[in-house]
Amino acid sequence: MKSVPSPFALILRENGYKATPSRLSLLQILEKADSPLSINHIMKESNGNLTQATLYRALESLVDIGMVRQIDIGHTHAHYELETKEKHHHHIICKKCGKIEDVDICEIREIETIILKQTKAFALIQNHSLEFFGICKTCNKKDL
Amino acid sequence: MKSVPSPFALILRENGYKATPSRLSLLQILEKADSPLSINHIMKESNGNLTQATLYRALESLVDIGMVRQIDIGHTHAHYELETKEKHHHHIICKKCGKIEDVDICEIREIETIILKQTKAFALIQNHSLEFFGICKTCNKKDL
DNA sequence: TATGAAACGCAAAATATTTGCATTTAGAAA
DNA sequence: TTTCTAAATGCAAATATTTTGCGTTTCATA
Repeated sequence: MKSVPSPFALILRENGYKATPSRLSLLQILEKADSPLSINHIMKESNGNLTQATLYRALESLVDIGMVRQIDIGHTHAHYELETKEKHHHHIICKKCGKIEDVDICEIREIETIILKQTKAFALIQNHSLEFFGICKTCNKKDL
Repeated sequence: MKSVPSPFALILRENGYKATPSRLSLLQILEKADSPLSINHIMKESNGNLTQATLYRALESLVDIGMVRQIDIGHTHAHYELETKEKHHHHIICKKCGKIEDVDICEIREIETIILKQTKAFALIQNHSLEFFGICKTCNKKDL
């Protein structure tokens, strides 16, 4: 009896990486999440299926092939999110409570074209980060 | 004989912070730099005028009042840059060699307006991060 | 020029990430 | 299926980054 390979497994192999339980488990965790996750959060979520070192290494490979996006939301540690081409988006983060909301508009691709026309030094743009920092309505009320 | 207070000192006091040698020295270092600096780089540049703890605390206060901008260029440590209203800009970073170039266009303010119209949860946007990652022409040639 | 809150220096703690190495495993090939 | 090997893992230790406690010093106000 043969199990059907997951789409994740296929993509990994296409990119020259093995479809290991660690990577698949990590991808599943990110898939379920509705906001970028920290290392700590992923570790807890994994119920012992992931070692710290393995997690860092798995993230490195997934970021490398663009399946996962590393995001800086202003803490001293990174957050990670599944990168799905259909749902490219950015974030708005509350500076007080940390609340995160997705920002679906992204007109950045057009800007990238302009940048490449202007720059003398760069050959191509592969990706970009764009996060907004502000105050959510709840925190804003508390302040008054 | 009274020395003329630097513009930096005035801004600091206006914002309720003391104009200490540490902060002024840090601001001078950032002022001279032509790209975002790491903690290590600032420490070296300071020739012993700054302690690690003091530097971190000084950066915290300067970021707080918007004189300095913290930037994530994809390493595991932050970089810092002077934030001057006249020259708001972003960056493009080469993933291979780390070269950084300024990106002067920024149409993000318009996007912020749209976001605030769309969001139900956020009251205001204070700032944003936007960095582009790609390959510079030098590195691109090496690859062929 | 005296005073108190803020900032500093030092050294240690806490947090985050990376690495070395022996062992295991995915997946290609036989 | 079994064999084989480069890739991946687990563990534990190293390194890197950031924060903190606390006694001392200093800025800025009166």
